[in-house]
Parts: sequence; C-alpha cells; structure tokens
Amino acid sequence: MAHKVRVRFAPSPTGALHIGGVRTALYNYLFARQHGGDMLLRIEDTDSTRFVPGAEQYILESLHWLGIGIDEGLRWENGQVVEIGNHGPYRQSERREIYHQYVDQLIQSGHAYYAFDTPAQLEAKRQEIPNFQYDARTRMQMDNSLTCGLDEAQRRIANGEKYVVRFLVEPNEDVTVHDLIRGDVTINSNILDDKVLYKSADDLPTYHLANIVDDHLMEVSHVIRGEEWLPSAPLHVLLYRAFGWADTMPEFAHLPLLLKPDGNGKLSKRDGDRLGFPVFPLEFHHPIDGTVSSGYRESGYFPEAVINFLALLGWHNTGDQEMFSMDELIQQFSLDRVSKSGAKFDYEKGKWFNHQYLQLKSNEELAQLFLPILENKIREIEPSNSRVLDPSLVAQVIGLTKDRVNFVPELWEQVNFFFVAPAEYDEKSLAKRWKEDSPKHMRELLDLLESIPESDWTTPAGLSADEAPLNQTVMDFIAKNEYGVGVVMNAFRICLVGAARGPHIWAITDILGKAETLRRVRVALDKLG
RNA sequence: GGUGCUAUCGUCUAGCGGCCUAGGACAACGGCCUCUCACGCCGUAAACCCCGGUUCGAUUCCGGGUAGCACUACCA
Repeated sequence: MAHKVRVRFAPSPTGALHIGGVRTALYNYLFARQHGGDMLLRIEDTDSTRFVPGAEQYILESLHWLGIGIDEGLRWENGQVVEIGNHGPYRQSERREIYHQYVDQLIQSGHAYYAFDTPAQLEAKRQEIPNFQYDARTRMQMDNSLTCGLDEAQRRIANGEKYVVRFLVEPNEDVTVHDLIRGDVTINSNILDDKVLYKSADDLPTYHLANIVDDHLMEVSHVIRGEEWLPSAPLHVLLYRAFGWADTMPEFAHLPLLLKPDGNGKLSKRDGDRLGFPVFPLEFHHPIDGTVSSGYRESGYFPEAVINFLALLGWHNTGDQEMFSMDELIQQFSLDRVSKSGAKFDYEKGKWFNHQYLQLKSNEELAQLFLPILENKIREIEPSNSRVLDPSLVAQVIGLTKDRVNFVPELWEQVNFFFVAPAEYDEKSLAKRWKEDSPKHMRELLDLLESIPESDWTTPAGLSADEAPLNQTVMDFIAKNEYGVGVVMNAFRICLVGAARGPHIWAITDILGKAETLRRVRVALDKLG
C-alpha cells in the first residue's frame, strides 16, 4: 500500500450510538491498528434539524468505554471531548468555509448547478409524475441555473432567494465501484439523480459533498461503512472524478447490516425495547423527548465481551476460535473475511460471551464491581443497616457463585443469603424438600451442631467442602439415625438459604459461622414448625 | 415500481471442485456429576433456497428463477 492507512468513523450526532455503528467503528479501528494506520473520528452534523445535544459526547464516551481508540479528530479524554490533529476542524458544521470553496469549484467546472425548486414544488412534481427523478431527463424542465442562466441565478441568489446546489450527473454512463468485500459493483448513471450537494437554508452541504471533501482533505485511505451506503457509492465515485481526485480516491468496503433477531429488517432501537435488550453501549437519556434507553454498560456487560461479540457478527476467521481479545482481533481481522450477508443480532450469544469474560475475572476484581450493588441491595432490605462489608468476604462468596451468572448484578440473587437472613422461604422448595419429619430432623441437627466447639466449625484452609469436619459429623449423625442424606441436607439448606439452591452447604456454614447458622435453623423451626 | 447487494443447521458461522457421512459455537433437548440450584462434562436433534449448465465430480464455478435486505429526501 503506497499511502498510510487512514480510516474514519463519522457518526451523526442525532442520538445514541447504535450497536451497528459500534461495530462499524470497531472494524475501522481493527483495520487501522493492524496496518499501523490512523483512526479518525469526525462528526457529521450537517443536518441541523436532527442535531441532538449531548449525542457527540455520548458517542465519544461510548467508544472510549469500549476501548476503541481514536488517533485523530474528536475523542474522549478525562471526561470531556478533545480535538486533536492537523486536518481539522473535525465537526462538519465548523467547516462551512471549506465547503463553499468546493461547491464553487463544482459550479465553475460545470459539474453542479443552482436549483430553486422549493420542497413543495418538488413534492407536487412527485405527485404528478410517478417515479419522478431530478436528472438528465427532467432537469431542463425545472427551475435552475441551467434553465434560467447562470447570471440570472446569481442575481436571484444575491436577492436572497433560497437555493440548493445539485450535482450534474451525466447520463448513460456505467460507473464501477470496487468494494473490498463485494468486488466490483457497477451501476448505470441513469438511475442516479442530481443529488443535492448544498442547501442554502442552513448554509451546509449534504452528506455526499461533505463526505467526499473531508475524506479527501483528511487523506482517508479506506472508507469502511455500512451497506446502506453501497447504492450511493457510485455517486461518490463520480464526485471524486468531478473534483479531479480520482487518483487518490479511497478504497471502499461496505459492511453487512445487523438485522433484527426475529423476522427481517435492520436492527432498530425499537427491537431492543420490544425484545428486552440494549441496542446502545451506554444508557442514554434523550434530552429532547426525555426517554431513557438501556445500555450495555449499565446492564452489566464488560466492554471486552461486547467487542468480542460484535466482532464475530459479520467477521470470522478460519478455525473454531470464539474468544478473541482486542489484540487478537487486531492481529487476525481482515476485510476479505467479512461476510457479505447481514447478521441477525443474537442477544443470547452476547450473554454467553459476558459469562465467559466474567469467569476470567478475579474474584477481587468482581468484588470491587459488585460491592456498590450489594450495599444498595442490603440497604433496600435493611434501611438502617450501616455495616461495612469486607471486600475479601465478598470476593470469597463471589468465588463460590460466579460460575452461575452472566452479569455482575446477577450475583445478588446468588449471594444475598450470605448477607441477609431469609425473610421467607421459597414455596416450591418447601413443597419438594421440607418433609413431615424435617422439623424433627432440624431439632436434632441443632442439638448436634450446638455441641460442636467453635474451633472445629470452620473448614481448615486447603480442604474441600467434602472434607469439612462438619460434613463427617453430620453424615455420621444421618447414618446412625438412618435418615436420608437428601432429606436432611435439603431441609438444612432451606433453613440457611431460604430455598433449595446455592453453593455447597459447608461452604455456606463456613461463611455464616456457628452462631448465625444455628440462629437461622431456630428461626426456620419457629416459622415452619 | 426501479437499481443494487445477498443466500450453509432456529442463530452466528467453517467450507474457497474431490479431504463433506457438511465442522464449530449459541440456543434447544437428553444423560452424567450431585444435599439443592447452577457450572462443567458427554451426547441427540438440526442446514447446503430452487432449476438448469460446466465438469469424471459440485455446498463450492456459471446462468436463470425465487426469496430476503438495502437504497430510491434540501437524513445521514
């Protein structure tokens, strides 16, 4: 490759960053890193009517959380947006002067013209003529500088008349776009319309013009974007030619779309609401309509799980590897292994990835993440509780239970009984495990446990739960009385946990300690008879 | 309607003419483990869209059909 690899992610600040956009950003990032190139971030805010305050910050913070680094343009640093690089400014709304110059160039060279048709007139035309298109066949019947003359057009503009600038597409020309994922895509220019390049109403170009000018000026080498852009890629090629930039035109790669999990069509925010999963990386509070959308971060996802999951939605290496770190992705990613067809969004697999990454974390690290959640939960149940939790104890109970959860917040359901005594007993568990003889068994067990000295209660370090001293004692007791192991143990478990679930029983008694264990058995006896 | 893109288990995908009795993962189902719930392990079920052509031989190449998707704005 002759020139340095420079790719860009260019979102519009019209709301939260969609998960499909995240994947586009990720693929750009992986490609840049792999080739030792630059990853740029540019804000495409040329539609002033759709601008949403805070969206830019949201997008940048999301990428930062996910570990998608930005080398140039706008990025998130220490909780705020900073701009770096010498190809700026990197917000299109701040590049008006630049676009003026290039719009003029196109007018001068005859590749574009002024048009005065109002939106209402165009709408009327569309009503009147089925499949109306502003192009070589119709432009001479419209109100533009081609029909009224350039001098007259300039006079009208000087008079303050609103106008747009349209690209003059030459008819009947086959235009070929080379796509790195799909190969050559050819269309005939007859199906292209004279696209609006600039609108005087807000003194801003449209996407098409701004995109080409900026990619050229910012020396972008590869345009990696969603498949929805494929139909307009030939127009972009024509634009590069019109500017005389054909020889430095970037390479194109159009990514397959992320589809709804059920049915057909593009994945949308609505699907997430409907099916109950986030479509945004971070929770988003919409400043205009006030809605709150859930985010992957707040749902308990690890960024590396989201990255791994997304990377595999549309890309796969040969072989059976499923778990990829960012570094491995950078090393192995390649555009020609990106699939051509859209990928249905499989949320269940996302959960599985998070489960895998959660198992990889140390108990101590998980304890740090879980501690605030745990404290809140305890306060909800016991508002006056101000007891300080021991992080190493929390880590210990996490070690006992983490293999059964996908997310950190789910830990609460697994460990709650370690911190708060059961207030009620699960009915299903009672029906199945609390037998007629259980009160009698529990009374006898209580006597037995009471006789055990405090010093012999806890399992010595290095021994498994099966080797716990309590285990031997209780098993002897069960055998001597010819009780069923399951009958006694399950009833005991219900006393301590409140349900027939949880880790090994002796791991529980170890942590609860003698006094609390006995207390819970007495309370259960009291409540359940 | 027009144009383009796409097409392997329910889902993500491996496969780039014979290694295919089509492989892996998620989900589903069954079993094992077990004081419980999980995890884990083992196993079962599950796919080459259709029709032609090329070839000794097509999941793989070509053509057509069908279906899905995208685009078709003074939105990106």
